[in-house]
Amino acid sequence: MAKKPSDDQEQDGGKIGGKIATRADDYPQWYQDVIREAELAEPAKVVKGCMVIKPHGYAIWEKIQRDLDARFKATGHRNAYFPVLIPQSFITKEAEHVEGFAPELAVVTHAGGEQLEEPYVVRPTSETIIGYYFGKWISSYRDLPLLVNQWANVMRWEKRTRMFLRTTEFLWQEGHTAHASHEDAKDEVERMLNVYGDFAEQVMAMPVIRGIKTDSEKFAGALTSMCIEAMMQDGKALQAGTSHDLGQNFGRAFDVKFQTEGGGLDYVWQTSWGVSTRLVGGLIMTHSDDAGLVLPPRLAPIHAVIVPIYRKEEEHAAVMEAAERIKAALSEIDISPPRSRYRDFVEVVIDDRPLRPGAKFYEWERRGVPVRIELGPKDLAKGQVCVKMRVDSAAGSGKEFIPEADFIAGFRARLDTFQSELLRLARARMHARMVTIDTWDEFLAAFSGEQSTFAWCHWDGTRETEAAIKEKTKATIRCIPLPGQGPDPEPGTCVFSGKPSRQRVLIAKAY
RNA sequence: CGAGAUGUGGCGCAGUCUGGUGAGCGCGCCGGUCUGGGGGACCGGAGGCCGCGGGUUCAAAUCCCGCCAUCUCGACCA
Repeated sequence: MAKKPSDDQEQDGGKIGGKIATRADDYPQWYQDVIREAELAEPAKVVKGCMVIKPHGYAIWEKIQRDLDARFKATGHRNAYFPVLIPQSFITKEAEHVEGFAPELAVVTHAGGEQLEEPYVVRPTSETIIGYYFGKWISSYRDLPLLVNQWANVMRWEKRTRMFLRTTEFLWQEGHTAHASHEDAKDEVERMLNVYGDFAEQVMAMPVIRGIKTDSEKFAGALTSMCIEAMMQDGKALQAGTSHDLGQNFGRAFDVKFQTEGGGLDYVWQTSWGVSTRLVGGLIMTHSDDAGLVLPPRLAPIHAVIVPIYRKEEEHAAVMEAAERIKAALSEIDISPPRSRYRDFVEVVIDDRPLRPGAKFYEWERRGVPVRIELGPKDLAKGQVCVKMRVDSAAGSGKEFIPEADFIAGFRARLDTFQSELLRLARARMHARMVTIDTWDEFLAAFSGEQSTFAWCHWDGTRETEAAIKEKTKATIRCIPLPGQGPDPEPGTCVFSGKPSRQRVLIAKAY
């Protein structure tokens, strides 16, 4: 209801495209703006709580998928696919599972113009139907371990949705495995957690804390859940991946028995683990800045954009010829990650649209292209290119002039440097904000209002204390850190109750 | 699901209180000329069932009722 229509426009003059709120002013708005302006996705207004993932956003997901899929294959898993509809009765077979998911199920009651005898639920996750099939496939210890993964969509009727972070329908992968012993299952849970952790850090350049969920935060139906937690720029935590030890819970519920080596009969030990399109949200909130999206090269659909600069038509022709030459040379460069099982090559776009160069600069920055090449007559004359990296300091300065041959020869190293620089910056941010807190007053101060941080605190281990902390501050115990992921275990007293504690846990507000 | 806000061209908004003048503005978009190393200027254009459905009225973007969606906050969650 601002009376001055020009107010907002003053701020960013005649900017092309929409505006992006600053992180300091309004972090949630900034997040929405980046998604819109980078053309990653938009809300599916015609379907409540769902989103349309646009090509640029989906391309990032495809890169995530490709790398993870290779990691799953490398650890012995194979892909399979199970139905999107699950008989309602399946969901109810595991007590905790049904309790956890019942409130958010979408149920199909009619099909083909008739009411169904038994309703189907749209899968919120597939433990139950996969458990059922595991029962049919497994009869002997020789059938174990059984290691499958599924790339799929799932649906959870969430009360409150946020683009990429929590939508009614989302894309993910869910690994499901069955083992002959609890030890084997536990190894699997930890193995896949490490796959996620390595992926987050090496590919997404997103540092994470690996840990174990408290009982009240664990997966519905699991014995224990492990997780990776990432810190967003506003100090809140994002659960970026989970890996669950399901024990024999689903084996019992679906009667998945096998003959042991010794001739006995036992229920299988199962695991499940997953990451989702939520990772894209994490990516945005880890690296992006007030100018828009920032992408690590390993996930960037486009690595470099060439903006031709010219005045006369002869110049245009010459510049375009050089641009094509550079594009061809760059496109040859293999930027596959070390030891990867897929090939990745540099993707280059030449932006020859009839716009002012400056307009193009802003646009490609918003989309998160790591490298910008400005190519004009002066550069051709000197055999050089003008390069600007998509770093946080951004706008105006930071242009390098490099001989063309050197630039091409050093391109892969340039991307690698950028990649590791993003990880370094994100790590620095996370560590700068991490605190150890020992008093309740300090704790309240750290989490007052919308504030959040990663706080290492002693906790007495009780559900009551956990609930009380959450009730009073909105902060939750994100995880009990694995060795090396937090402060070394030392006894202390609970930050809330003052009772004895064995080690510090990670507390933060969470997305 | 509770509270609040919002819904007008692709984006951002004004207009709504107090119903009636051709539904406007900035940016973007299309055509043209000059331009071109960080959001250029000028000229000429296109684009709207004013979220949806009812109602009141001679007349509704505007008033009333219902619904839907989005955003923020809360309870629940990847």
